[in-house]
Amino acid sequence: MDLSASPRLDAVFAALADPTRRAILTMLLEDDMAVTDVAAPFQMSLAAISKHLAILAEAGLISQEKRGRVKWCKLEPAAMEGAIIWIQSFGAFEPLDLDAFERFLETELQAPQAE
Amino acid sequence: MDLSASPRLDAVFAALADPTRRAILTMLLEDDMAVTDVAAPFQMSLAAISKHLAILAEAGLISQEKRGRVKWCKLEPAAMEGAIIWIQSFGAFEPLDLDAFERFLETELQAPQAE
DNA sequence: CAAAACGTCAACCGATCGGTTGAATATGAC
DNA sequence: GTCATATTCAACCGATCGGTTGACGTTTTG
Repeated sequence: MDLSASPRLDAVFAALADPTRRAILTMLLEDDMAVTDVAAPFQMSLAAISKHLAILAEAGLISQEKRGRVKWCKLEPAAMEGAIIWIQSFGAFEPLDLDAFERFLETELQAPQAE
Repeated sequence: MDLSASPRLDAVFAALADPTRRAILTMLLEDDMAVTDVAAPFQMSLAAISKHLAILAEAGLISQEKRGRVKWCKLEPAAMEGAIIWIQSFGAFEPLDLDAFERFLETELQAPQAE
């Protein structure tokens, strides 16, 4: 069973490899958004954001529904399941869930739990 | 906290986006391997595999140690922590992890901050 | 109706990707 | 020392990526 050769995983991981696209997904965590509103915080053109959204949609990470002249973007977190299951098969994540999360907060997020 | 703009995550997700590299990681789950042995099952050149290994090493997903003329490749699953935590922040993955996260919050973060 | 807003399309650009080949560099074996 | 083994390097290739710009179709608004 060659789980490695999965175009689905290719697309999801590739989509997640770009910081702009990850930022978009984080924004959509709050609420559904129109394409123009997604683009607003970024310094790049609307067309560029439109392409990023197309890549996210192709990977299944978002869905897009057009109502009137506005195209609404909706997060589809279920598309990440395959990716997370694949990663978790590497195992090193039951023992450490807590510790890892703590370390991650400290190093990457500078968590204010400086004791 | 713009966790989205993380070169570390860029590298890890990009490394995982290629099926050859995912297959290599799966192989290394079994045991450490020499570069030549990693390359054996693939139809591409040794140099191509060497490049893939360099990308995996750059992302921190493997380490490489040269002993004699043989370079040994070792899986480093801890490098996936950031990626898995990022994905899990999207929530739709209760099965095994939200429990751990909740325990973490209860036992470690005895709610010193009012929020 | 005309004008503005929403979003995509098409063409282009430089950079990077995934692969090749052939030469080069160590190291180990005879 | 010589030869084979293990691995990388360097140059090249076509394809894809992330971005731009300008034109274009739709829908809404005035």
